[in-house]
Amino acid sequence: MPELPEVEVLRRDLLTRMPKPSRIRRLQFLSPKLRTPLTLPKSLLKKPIVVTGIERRSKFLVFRLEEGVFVSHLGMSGYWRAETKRSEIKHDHVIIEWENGDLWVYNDPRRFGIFEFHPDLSEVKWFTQLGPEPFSDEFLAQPVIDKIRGSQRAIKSIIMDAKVMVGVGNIYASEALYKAGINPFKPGNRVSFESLRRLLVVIRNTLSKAIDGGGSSIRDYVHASGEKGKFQNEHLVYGRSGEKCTQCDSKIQSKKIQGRSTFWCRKCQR
DNA sequence: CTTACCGCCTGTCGGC
DNA sequence: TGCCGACAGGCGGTAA
Repeated sequence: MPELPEVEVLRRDLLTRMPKPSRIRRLQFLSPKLRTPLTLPKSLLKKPIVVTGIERRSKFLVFRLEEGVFVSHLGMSGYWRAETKRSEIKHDHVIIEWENGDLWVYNDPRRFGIFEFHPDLSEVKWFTQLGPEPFSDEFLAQPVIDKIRGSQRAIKSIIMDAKVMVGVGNIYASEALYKAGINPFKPGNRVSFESLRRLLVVIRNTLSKAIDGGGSSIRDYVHASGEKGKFQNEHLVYGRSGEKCTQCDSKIQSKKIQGRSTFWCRKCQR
């Protein structure tokens, strides 16, 4: 469900809600597994778990602990809910019970999400092959451009490939390509250097604006308060097939690229 | 090596 | 009304 902006908005939201002191009294797993098994080492059960921070890598949330980390992912349909009194909702899977009684509940109907403990970040296999973060300096550097220009795949598939860059999912890929004026089907090796340069800046700006707008709530995504994001109202092409392009008279097209719905304007994107 | 497709899951929606 | 297929913010494994 969520792409980088939605995870980042959630991360900031959770950080402001984290009780001080940040000690977990009890951690409950209500299902045997999400995408991967929900298990904890016995050593973790003996004393309160102390959370020292919440970070984001790619579309993953990283809960820093005094000893180790929790690595969490929302998959397609996951959300975190902050509450003071337990409300049982179908598909609740993980409950973090803080020492002050606050509850953080992870709910995920499709169970594509992840909640794992790792003694050390370095051994998290999800992170080993990731490309640069859109807000890092490396994002605009030559290696990213070389990777894109060295591929014959559709440019949309390339920017959604976490080995090339992280954070861009199906919504923001269409949005950024539209704003950059690049046809999503165009092979990476046929996009000009100048266009690519512009595209990278557009991706960064699009993600940044989406964070400012509280992310995009298409169906499932909500903040920890249950509140929806607002950025779906700013979508120029995603979910708008048949509607008029904002810059010309033609209608927004929709077609699949690698099984994912793709939206574009055939006049404005070449 | 690169690339497209499949599977993992549940819920919802549109067509018949 | 109900049934059935298509589809949904992700991601890795696999097979060609």
